[in-house]
Amino acid sequence: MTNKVRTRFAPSPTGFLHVGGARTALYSWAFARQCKGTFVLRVEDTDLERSTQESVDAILDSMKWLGLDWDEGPFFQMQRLDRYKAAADALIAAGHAYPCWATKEELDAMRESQRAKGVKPRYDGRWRPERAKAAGLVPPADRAPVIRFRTPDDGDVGWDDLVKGPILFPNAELDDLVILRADGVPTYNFGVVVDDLDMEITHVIRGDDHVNNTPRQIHIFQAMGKPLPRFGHVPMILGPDGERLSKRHGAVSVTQYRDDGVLPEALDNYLARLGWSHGDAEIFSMPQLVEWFNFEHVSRSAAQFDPEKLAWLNQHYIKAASDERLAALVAPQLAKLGMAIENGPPLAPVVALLKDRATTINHLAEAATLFYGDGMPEAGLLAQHLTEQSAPALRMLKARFTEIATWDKASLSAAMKAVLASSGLKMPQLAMPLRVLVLGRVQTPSIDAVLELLGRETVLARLTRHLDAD
RNA sequence: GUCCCCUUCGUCUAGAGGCCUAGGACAUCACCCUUUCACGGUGAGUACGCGGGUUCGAAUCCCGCAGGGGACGCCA
Repeated sequence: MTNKVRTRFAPSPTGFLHVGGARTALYSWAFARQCKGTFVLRVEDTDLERSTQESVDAILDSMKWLGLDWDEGPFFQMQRLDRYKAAADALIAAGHAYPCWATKEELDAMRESQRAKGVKPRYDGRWRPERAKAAGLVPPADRAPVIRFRTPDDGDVGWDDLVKGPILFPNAELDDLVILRADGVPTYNFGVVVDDLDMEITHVIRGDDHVNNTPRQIHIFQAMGKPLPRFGHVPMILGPDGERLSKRHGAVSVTQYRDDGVLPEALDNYLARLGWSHGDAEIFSMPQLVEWFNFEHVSRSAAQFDPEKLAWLNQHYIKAASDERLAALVAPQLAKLGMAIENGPPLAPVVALLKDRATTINHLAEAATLFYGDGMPEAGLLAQHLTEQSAPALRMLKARFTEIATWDKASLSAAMKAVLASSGLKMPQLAMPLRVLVLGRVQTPSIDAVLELLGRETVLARLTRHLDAD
């Protein structure tokens, strides 16, 4: 089948996958899936200084965790140097590129003086063959040149952006960019074009910050005599304060959210909805995203990341998750908190009881410690609740608990109501001290449900240790 | 400085000339439910950056302005 849609995600492995990149990947992926096309993963590792294997691993892990599966790759640019060399040679042969021996110092000085004059800093084309010749420049024999692309001097470049609509640049704004370094490693703008061509990418979906690179890339596509892919530039994600996302904002990486106890479907849903919409739909699955996604509804402006809304979505997905799945996620967290699950009730019913009030898996684990600690109240709290008024009622209650035939919620509730009737107390006057004696705290889920899970033996033992009069 | 892009409630957005006295969601507040904390339910407040046009009619089209962002690297 021809004209098949092929999209790609092309991160550079210089750090973790951050939420902005993840969202771009998500859109690119969703579009490919919707079109029954191909989603390619390419690692742009030409920045030798900053690229690391850890980053590659982290990015791949994050994508898998988010459910963004790729059909081809990962390809690595550093393994394709021959291709870039060949492509550059072809451009030189066709007169679209030329060697340049300008030194770093020379270029810095040039830019500085341009800035001083208030003009846009740009390479002046001094090594363009005809100008170098006219100026009598001689190529130094002791070092290799970089290769520069010869940008057209006049006219405009433009394209119809999938999300932003028509964009036009005057060529006069552009300069002759370096496409190949002296060591043969391609620069970003060149590697991208050669790869997108070789990988037959039909839709280039990428961050907003690349709009300015697109005219340069279009020139290279054209110089190579190839048709253009479609371009779609999705805006960036800003921190909650409206500033560009940085470490200072706390969680910015996908792995960080995972470690903080966010469910992948919640992050997918949040990211998809941040900067894209489908009517009033707020909660939707990946299959729905694949079905509904379109570029017309991708926002054209940057969006602020809202942790509160993510928390709300996460809570929703936690409530929807099965108890078994949650138990499996909570178990390691509990262990980290020093809790031994063997010493308490099974985890599944525990998370079932607690999941309505948790916004993250980590919070859920913290809440679950209720069942695995010793439940010992602080002296002050105990004194406040074990009073002359409550003590007799608690003793009556303990006696009734001892006699319960079937240890379940209904029986426990019945026992408490019987004590209320004979003591004249109101429910909170009994339930709060009971919580303190058995659990060491005043805030717990419904007390009868908690006691049922805790088990008769534990409950009676904990009551006994405070009601020593017996 | 130059170029490019953007601009609806605090936040994410719906809105493609009359359906808009601008809808939804998060957050906020109030009330209800209630055995505490939550969950849940009901309700409230809050927005078309500014100025000019075009039109019978503009959040929607045009032009300015302002503000914000991005880019200007042998980083991607």
